[in-house]
Amino acid sequence: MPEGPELHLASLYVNKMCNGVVFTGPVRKSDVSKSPDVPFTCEAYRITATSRGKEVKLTLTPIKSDDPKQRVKSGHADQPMAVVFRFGMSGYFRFTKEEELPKHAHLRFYSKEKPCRVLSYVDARRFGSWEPNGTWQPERGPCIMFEYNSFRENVMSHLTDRAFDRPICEVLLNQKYFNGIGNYLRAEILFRLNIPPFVPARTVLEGLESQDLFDNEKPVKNEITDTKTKKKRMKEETADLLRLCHSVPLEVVNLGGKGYDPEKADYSDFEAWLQCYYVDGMKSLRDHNGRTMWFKIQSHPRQKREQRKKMTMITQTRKRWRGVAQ
DNA sequence: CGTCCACGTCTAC
DNA sequence: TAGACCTGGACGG
Repeated sequence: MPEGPELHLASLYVNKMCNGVVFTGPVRKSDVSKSPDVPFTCEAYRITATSRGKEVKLTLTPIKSDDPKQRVKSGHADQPMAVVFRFGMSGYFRFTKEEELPKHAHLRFYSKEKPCRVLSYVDARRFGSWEPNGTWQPERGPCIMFEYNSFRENVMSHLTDRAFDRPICEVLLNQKYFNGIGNYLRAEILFRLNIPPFVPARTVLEGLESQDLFDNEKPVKNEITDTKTKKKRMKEETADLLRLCHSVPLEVVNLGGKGYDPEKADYSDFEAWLQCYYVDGMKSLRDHNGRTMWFKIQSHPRQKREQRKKMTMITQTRKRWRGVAQ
């Protein structure tokens, strides 16, 4: 399941399925997992989830009883505990009946119902991990989806970092700056802007603004009349790599379903959404870390001229329509 | 049967 | 900057 959108969808899944559910007893780990035991036991607790980039945090919250006879048993938690997960290549959550536990359910939370149900962390390849009493990994940058302004600021204020010497396609996987971007997202984002994947990142990024001047979520305060500024804004609107690092993942979240998960039946919406990654006719190369980079071949100069003609026509049509509107 | 490939980190030479 | 860490699906012989 696992780039930023899938981690966030996982947190939505947990909150939806576990809403109103009371969990009980110890948290149980499979023998084969190398991740640590989760030393949490409680008569009655709830589970909620949040996500940040490529991490999900579960919060286990004991339910306080009003009954004075109900004392907290010795060894039983009375304080909340956070467990932070990374999903590796194959992690996800599932909430099932006990007899329907998925294969590779490596960490399990049991509900108090009879018969009980189980929230499982499932991970066939076991590249994922969890950390009890965990915090967001400090080396990871702000979330591309839900901490957009600080994500943007963090990139633009560190462009002198040697990390940005690398090709843009590799830097997009650097979680210190792009927490939540993974292999399919980098392909889709660069494809949308027609950015050649192996140009140095700094070249692509320098010149962008630290603040997003065209943040769709904020209403425009003063109508811009200056043509130069207007042009600049148009360009930013259509060609800002950092904004697409935010909005393209959100498109996947808004698709619903489970994002990237070829095993599932509802994978088809996601597959239809992909424009480049694994798409017929696209080219792929190994990047310097051995990961497959999907991209579109640069057009020949003649085709480029045709494209430019088309774009000019589109722009002129837009202008004409705007003229009509005003 | 075998080989290759997969949404990602980690740590060790 | 290789590998190591894993399972399993697709596809070839």
